[in-house]
Amino acid sequence: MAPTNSDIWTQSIMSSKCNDNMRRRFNDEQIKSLENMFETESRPELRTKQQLAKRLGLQPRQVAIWFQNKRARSKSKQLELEYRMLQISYDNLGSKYELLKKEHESLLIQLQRLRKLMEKDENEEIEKDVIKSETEVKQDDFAPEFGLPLCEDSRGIDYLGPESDILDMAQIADGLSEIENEYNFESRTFLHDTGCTSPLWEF
DNA sequence: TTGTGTTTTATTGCCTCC
DNA sequence: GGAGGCAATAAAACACAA
Repeated sequence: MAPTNSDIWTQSIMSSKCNDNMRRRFNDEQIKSLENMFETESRPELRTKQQLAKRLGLQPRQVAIWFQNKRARSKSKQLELEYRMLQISYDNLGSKYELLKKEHESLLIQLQRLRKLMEKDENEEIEKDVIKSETEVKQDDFAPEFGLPLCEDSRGIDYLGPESDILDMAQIADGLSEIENEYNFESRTFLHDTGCTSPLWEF
């Protein structure tokens, strides 16, 4: 009658305890063979493990345990690697954010300057209009057929382009502020919320 | 030499699958 | 219910600074 798996297991435990009570590290050749096997198959079948154990002069249980521990070590290293990648990715994102923040600040300053300029021009235009209308009132007294009615909004056409640009800039600035509020880069807590385990990171 | 930290081998207990 | 996997942990072996 052929021995069952549990028979082999028990036998393996008994012999490993009886042969030597001293725990010994595997030699270089054993480690090398086990590593090679692990590269091709991290979860070998029972028969494969038994054959390998026989070849290396180890108990099948020792080989099985070695594979279990190796899988655990491998997983741990992989996690460490993924964590480092994630950290690099986070740092890059932080740098980009800082650049955008500076750009945002300089745009706001630019916007302020342009608004002041606009206010100045508007005041000058109003003064001109007042002077102009006073002059025209006098001219109408002498030659009313040449007088054209002055439209208060006529000057607006000249400012339509630049003004709309400034409005756009203001909207962009407001948008950036919203983003800034939404993603607070002072905190790294969002890292803990990521459930990504993929080893395939793209930068 | 020795204390301490790290790595490796082994055990235990629990879980899932067939 | 047995087999095998995994996580957590123990314990031996090893490395190394003081």
